[in-house]
Amino acid sequence: MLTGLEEKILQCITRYITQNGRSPTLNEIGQLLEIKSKGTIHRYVKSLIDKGHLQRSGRNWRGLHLAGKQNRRLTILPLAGRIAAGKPIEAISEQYEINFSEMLLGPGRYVLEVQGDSMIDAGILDGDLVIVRETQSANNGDIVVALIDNNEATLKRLKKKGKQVELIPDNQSMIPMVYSADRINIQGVVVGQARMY
Amino acid sequence: MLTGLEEKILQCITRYITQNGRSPTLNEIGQLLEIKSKGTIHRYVKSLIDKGHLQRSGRNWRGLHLAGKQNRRLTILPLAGRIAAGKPIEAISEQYEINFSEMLLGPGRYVLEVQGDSMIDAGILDGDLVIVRETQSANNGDIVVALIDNNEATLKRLKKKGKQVELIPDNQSMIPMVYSADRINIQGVVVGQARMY
DNA sequence: ATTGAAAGTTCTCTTAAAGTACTCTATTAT
DNA sequence: ATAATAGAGTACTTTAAGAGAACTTTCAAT
Repeated sequence: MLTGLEEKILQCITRYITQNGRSPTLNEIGQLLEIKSKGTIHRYVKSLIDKGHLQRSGRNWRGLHLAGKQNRRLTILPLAGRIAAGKPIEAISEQYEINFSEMLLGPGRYVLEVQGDSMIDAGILDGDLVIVRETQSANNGDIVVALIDNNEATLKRLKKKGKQVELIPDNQSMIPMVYSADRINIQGVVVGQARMY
Repeated sequence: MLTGLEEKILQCITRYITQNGRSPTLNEIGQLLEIKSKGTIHRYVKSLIDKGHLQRSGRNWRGLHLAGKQNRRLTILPLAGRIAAGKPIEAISEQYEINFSEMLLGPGRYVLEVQGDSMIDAGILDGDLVIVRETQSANNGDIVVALIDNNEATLKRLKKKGKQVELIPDNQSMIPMVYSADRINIQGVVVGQARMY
């Protein structure tokens, strides 16, 4: 059972880590909570460690991390809720979080900037970034980076048809292209898409 | 656990290698980070090697390269080039990188899951995630999280018109809604959008 | 092969900041 | 009254970071 201050400090640290990617110093915690004495902070940080909510890695500065449940990684952001784009509904304040590292980390990930509109119906616009996982194999329906005749790369939705391969643009005004399977090399599949404003 | 300088040096080396295709010298790192003593640089490069983030091939000059430990804060991915979604063009192999932490980190960031299709023309689909930066002020044209009458939240494009505020859906089949400015509270602006497959 | 400049390595010295361990005090609930 | 909670503050230890000197190794021009 945590006391009021312990609770506040733990929340403060959690928040700091998710926002800044590293743990705060005692003084920084003190500033955020408007407590002047780092001795006081230390006492409660220590009791949080004793109670198993925090861990300190060695004697490093900023070496605190959350223990137990989930040690959140840096690519985690709070998921505040769902928001209607259709008609207005309330933005819930759920306590969930969303982990971007699944998308971003992992072997053979790289990013491509998309040019053109051929995937516009899939919500991939000109200038968007797609995160690609390198692989030779892909399934029907995947959005893939395909190499045609070993010299042209394109981003399309994949459909295998026996010895033929269909590359389908997600754009009503464009038509699918069909190639014999040996002309197409899959370079990777799209595992994510991102856009920055 | 990396210290601040270790982190900076590792980032610096990563960036240098992706841009120049070879590793920097200690002095070059020092110049980039404005540190005068190569002894200091060396100390931290060595500790990065000890911690497994870097490797040195033999005793060659510029012999550093990145090693394993992909589970470190890797919000940076290589930008492999541009790919045409329209008509096939070659995927360039530029050496560049894209930093997601700009979008993901920073004060007051949170994520909303989008429901509905009202922003579909902006490439924000049902189920997509939007990264929101908390703020009360927004500019015309920004996509904002707006609170209507303090009880309904919605995601729309903003247009201020004197004492009125127009919330514009990016969907041809929907019409803008106009409110008096005092009924609308801006909660944040969309700084990014992401989708995972 | 020699040689000098650039790169890397190993030290020591210094300072600022962070963490730790206390003591003393005030408030509050049982 | 007593114990738990919360805060200020002081003294001390440890770590991070930087400067720089002295040395060895690598590389390329001669």
